[in-house]
Amino acid sequence: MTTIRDVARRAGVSPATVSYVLNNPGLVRPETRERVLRAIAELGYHPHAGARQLKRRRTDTVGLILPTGERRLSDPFFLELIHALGDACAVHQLDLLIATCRNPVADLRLIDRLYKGRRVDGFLLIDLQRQDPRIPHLQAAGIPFVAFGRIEEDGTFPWVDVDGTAGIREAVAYLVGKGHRRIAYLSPPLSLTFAHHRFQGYRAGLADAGLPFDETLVRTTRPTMEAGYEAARALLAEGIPFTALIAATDLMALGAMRALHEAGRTPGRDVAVVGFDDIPMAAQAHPPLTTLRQPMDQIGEALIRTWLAAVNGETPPPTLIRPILIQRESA
Amino acid sequence: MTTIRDVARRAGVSPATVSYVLNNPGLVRPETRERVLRAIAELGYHPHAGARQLKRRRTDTVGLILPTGERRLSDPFFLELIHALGDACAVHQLDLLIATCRNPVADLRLIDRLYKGRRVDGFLLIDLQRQDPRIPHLQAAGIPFVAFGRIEEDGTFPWVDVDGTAGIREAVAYLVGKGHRRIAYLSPPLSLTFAHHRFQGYRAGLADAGLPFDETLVRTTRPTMEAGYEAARALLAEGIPFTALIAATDLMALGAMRALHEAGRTPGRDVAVVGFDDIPMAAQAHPPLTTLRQPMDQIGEALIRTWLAAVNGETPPPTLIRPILIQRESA
DNA sequence: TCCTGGGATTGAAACGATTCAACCCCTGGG
DNA sequence: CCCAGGGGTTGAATCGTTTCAATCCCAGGA
Repeated sequence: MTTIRDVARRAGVSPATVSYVLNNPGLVRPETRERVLRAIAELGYHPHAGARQLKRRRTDTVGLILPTGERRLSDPFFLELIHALGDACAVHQLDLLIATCRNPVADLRLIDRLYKGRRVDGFLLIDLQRQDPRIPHLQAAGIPFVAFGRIEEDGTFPWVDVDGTAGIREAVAYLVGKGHRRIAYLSPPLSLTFAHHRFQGYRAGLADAGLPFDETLVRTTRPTMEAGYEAARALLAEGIPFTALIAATDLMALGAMRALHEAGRTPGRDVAVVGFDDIPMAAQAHPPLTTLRQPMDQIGEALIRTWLAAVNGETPPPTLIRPILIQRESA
Repeated sequence: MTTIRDVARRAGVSPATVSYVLNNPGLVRPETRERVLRAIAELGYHPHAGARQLKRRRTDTVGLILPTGERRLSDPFFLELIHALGDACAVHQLDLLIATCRNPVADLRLIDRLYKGRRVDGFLLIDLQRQDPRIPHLQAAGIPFVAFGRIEEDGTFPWVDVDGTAGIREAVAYLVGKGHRRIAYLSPPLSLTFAHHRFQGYRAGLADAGLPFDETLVRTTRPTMEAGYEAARALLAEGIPFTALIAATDLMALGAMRALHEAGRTPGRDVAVVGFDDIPMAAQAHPPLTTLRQPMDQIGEALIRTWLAAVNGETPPPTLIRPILIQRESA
C-alpha cells in the first residue's frame, strides 16, 4: 500500500506538505503542488479513509436505513430514490452506507452502532411515520439527520419533502376541469406522513371545487399494487358510482387499473385514473398513467445538501418540492 | 466520545484487555470479561470504526457499484437484491457501501478510489457484461470481488448465479407439456451474460422436445417493460403464429402481456406467458404471472459468503442456484 | 547592514484502536 | 524448596493521516 510518506519521498517534500496539497492547496507554492500532484498520480496514491476519519473525526458517509421486515419497501420508487441519492452523494464526494433493519426497535440500536462507531456522520430517514420513535432518539443523542418527509408543517428537525397536498389538490382540480364530480381516492394508512399530506390535498381539492366529501369514495389500505386492486374492486363491487380515481401511489393506481379492466371499465375512457410518484412503470401502463412526478434528482440533491448542512452543525431550512403533473392517457 | 481507555479505566483494566474482550474473548478470565462488558454497556461504548480499520487493515464493508447513466438499473428486481444483500450483510456483521457511477469507464476509477482508499474490502459486481472490463481490471489489481452472474461455465473468478439455462429449459418443458408447440421468446441483448444463459435454456428446451428452432419467434431488445411491449406487438403485427411466450425478465413479460391485451388476446387463456425473476409485481399482474423465482435470500447469502471467502484470500467455488417455477394463471 | 515579517515548509504529536513481547503470579513436578 | 511453564494482564509500538507550532528563508524597510 502506498502512503502519504511514499508520495512525500518521491516529491521531495514532507508528508505535511502532501497533506496540505490535498486539503488546503492555497498554502502550497504552485511548483511544489505540481510536483506533489505528479507524484500522487505516478504512484496511484489514495489516502487511507480510516486514517483520515480517525484524525478528522469525519467519515463523509451518509447512513441510510432500509426497513426490511414486514415494513419492507418494495415500491420501485425506492430504487429510484437510491439512485438519486447515490448520484447526489457522488457530486458532494460522499459515500452512501446502506443498512437494513428488520424491526423498528432494533433501528435505534443500529443507529447508535453506526453513529457512535463513527461509520457515518449522520442519517437520512425514509418511510417516516406520524409518531416516529427515531426522531426523539436522534434528537436526544444529538445525531444529525434529515428526514425525507415531514410530520407537521415545519417542526423541529430538518426535512425535505414533496408537496403531496399541492400535488393531489392539483390532480383534483385537473379532473374537475375535465368534468368529473365523483372522484374516488385510494390512500395508504394515514399514519404514514406522506399519506396524510396527500389526503389533505384530496380534501382541499374537493373544497376548492365546492364538491362534497363523500367518505364512501375513500379507501385506506396498504400501499401495494395488490391492495390497490382489492380496494378498487371493493369500490366497484359495492356499486359506488365514480368517474375518476386518484391513488396516492402509482403502485396502487396500477392495481386499481387492473381491477377496472377486469370489471370491463377501461381506464382513461370510462374512468380517469391518476397516480403519484411517476415510477418508470407508470409510463408503460395500460394505458399510460397520468401521475404526479416526484423529481428524483432534485430530491436527492436537496436531501444531501440539507444533510451536509445538518452534519456541519447548521439548522438547515426545510425544503418543499412541488411535484409535476404528467398528463398521459389514463386521465 | 467514549474510547477504549474510558472503558478500561472504568473496568480497572488496561485498554489491551478491553480489546481482547472484544476480539479474542477466550484470552480473558471470565470475571474480568464480565467487568469489562459491564463497563462497555454502562458507557454505551462502540469502537471507532476508523481506528479499527487503520490497525486491522479491514473495513468489513462490501462495495456495490450501481450504474446510473443509460445503463441504469430500474428493474424492481434490483431493489429486492439490495434488500437481500443488506440482510445478508447484517448477518455477517458487514456494512454495504453503495456507489453510483454514470459510465463504465469511470467505474474503474471509482473502484480504485474505494479500494485503494480502503473504504471497502472488495466488491460485488452486478449487471455483468459478456466482455466486462471490470473483471480484468480487478484481477490485475488483485482486488477481491464476487460477480452476480457468470461469463462461461466456470472461469477464473468467483461468482454466484441463478441457473437461467435450467430455469428457462424447465419453462419450455412445462409449456410443451401443456401442448404448446410454437413458443416465442423475448430476450435482452445477449451481451448481458444472464440473457445469454437464459437463451441457451430456450434452445435446449426446444431441443429436448424435438421442436425446431424458429428464429422469427425470437426477439432481442432492451430488458424493459416498454421493450417487451414493442417486441410482442411486432410479433403480433407480423402475424407470426405462437401460442406461448417466454420473456427473459418479468418486466418484459409484463410489457408483452399488455401488447397481448391490446391485440385482444388474453394472456393465460389465448397465449401462455412465462417470465423470470418473480418481482413482487408478478403476482399482481393481470393475470398473475407464471415465472421463475430467483430466491433472493439465498442469493444474498451466497454472495456475501463467497465475498467473505474472497476477501480472506480464499478462492471460493462458484455457486449456481436453481430458480423455482412459480405457477400462476398466465400459463 | 541589520532586523522584521510573512510565506512556505516541516517535525512531531495526536486520533483510537490492535497486538507483540514482556511481565507477573501461581501451580505443580522434581 | 526451587524452578519451569503457562495463563492472564499490560506497556508500548504501530497503523496513515492531519494540523499545530516551530523553523527556515527571503524580500524589503530602516
